[in-house]
Amino acid sequence: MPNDLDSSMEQTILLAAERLFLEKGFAMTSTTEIAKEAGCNQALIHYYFRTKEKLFEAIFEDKLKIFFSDFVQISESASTFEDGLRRTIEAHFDMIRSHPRLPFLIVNELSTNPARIDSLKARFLPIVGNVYTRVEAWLEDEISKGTIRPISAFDLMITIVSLNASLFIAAPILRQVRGMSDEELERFLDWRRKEVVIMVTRSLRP
Amino acid sequence: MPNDLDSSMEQTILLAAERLFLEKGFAMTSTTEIAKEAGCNQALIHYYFRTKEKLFEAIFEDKLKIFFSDFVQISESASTFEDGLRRTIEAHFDMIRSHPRLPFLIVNELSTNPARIDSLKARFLPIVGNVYTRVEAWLEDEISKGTIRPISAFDLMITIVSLNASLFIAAPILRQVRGMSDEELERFLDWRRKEVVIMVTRSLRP
DNA sequence: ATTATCTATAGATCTATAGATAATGC
DNA sequence: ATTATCTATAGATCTATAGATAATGC
Repeated sequence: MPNDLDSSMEQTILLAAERLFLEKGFAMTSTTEIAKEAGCNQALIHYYFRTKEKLFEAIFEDKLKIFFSDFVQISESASTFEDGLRRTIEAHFDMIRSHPRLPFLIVNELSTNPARIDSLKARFLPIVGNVYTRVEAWLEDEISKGTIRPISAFDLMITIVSLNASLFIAAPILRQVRGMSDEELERFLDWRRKEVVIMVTRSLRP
Repeated sequence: MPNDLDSSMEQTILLAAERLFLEKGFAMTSTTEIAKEAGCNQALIHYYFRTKEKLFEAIFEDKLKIFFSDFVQISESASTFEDGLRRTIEAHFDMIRSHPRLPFLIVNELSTNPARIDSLKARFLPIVGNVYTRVEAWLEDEISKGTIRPISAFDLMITIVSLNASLFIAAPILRQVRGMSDEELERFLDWRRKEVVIMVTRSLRP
């Protein structure tokens, strides 16, 4: 079969693999399944990516890049601290919302395969470190002005990521337990988006 | 080999399986590996538990029971609301701390195998529902007294579980990224235990 | 006799590779 | 000619079962 315009088979395989890895994780997804999803035979996957591991890494790194790069967009252009905080939390929330299975994938793969952490550390620490120091400076400034209580950048970031990420990790479970429809789930997510902002903002008041 | 006093082979298999399932999840653990860990041959696992799935379920349900039963111990005996809230959060935190891989296991297995959610729903909804209504009554009382701002029991519980659980899910990653020693990690957990209480308490002020 | 444990193996994957065939770009 | 795709299969698991042997409780 010829190259289908811009969507080559290689790309189709990547997309199929992405969908399946995000849904079920690395171990539970077979190359046979990916091939079926992509509409080719199983050997072709190895032709393009050599091993299942390499295919996974290509996707995983790409997704992690998205995860972190979006996080960098902190609104330092904000008028007040609370406005900047709100926009930071909302930007992070929205980023996860557009990749709702990403937190699950990250947690799952870094937990079951700790060896991956080290290889990613080198690549991503500079990016995360940059965000970190910017948040730190931002907070120190506000703390010295007395706008907020003393808190470390590390604590604040852990709190925001925890609240946002675990919501999406738990969403499918909550949805099924409470018998929500798709729209009800969306409304619930909208609600939590506001609630997290309120909570974090209040928790920082002096 | 005879029954080793009270520690039968069946029990040894359960413990070995528990350790491995918690460490690597269902899919990444083989019965061969469990047998090696337990010090028996692989067939014996099926003699006792018939299938890998049934072995897993035995452990999973047991662990979930621990997770929820410990959560019920809410300190309604507390003098003030803030004291009760603090003790509730700390009890939940300590419960996870004594089973640090449990959040990962729950998230991992309910995410990769959504069919399990339904079977567990029936069994655990009564327990969770009970906690829920008690928290609800407790909050309503305080809200009407004006001690705290209006908030739903659902939101508060999601917040507490999110902050506590995701800390332990992320702990191995944070540890490795920041190059913490065991003691440093413990001190960090102690710190977060206090920080979560502070944050949630402040976020509820009227 | 019954129960626990072992050896051996069937049958079902699953990953990866070798080698054949079809399509594409000169 | 080169690149993409396919068929076929090796080799390594892995789960589950059958059937033999050892231990235990009467």
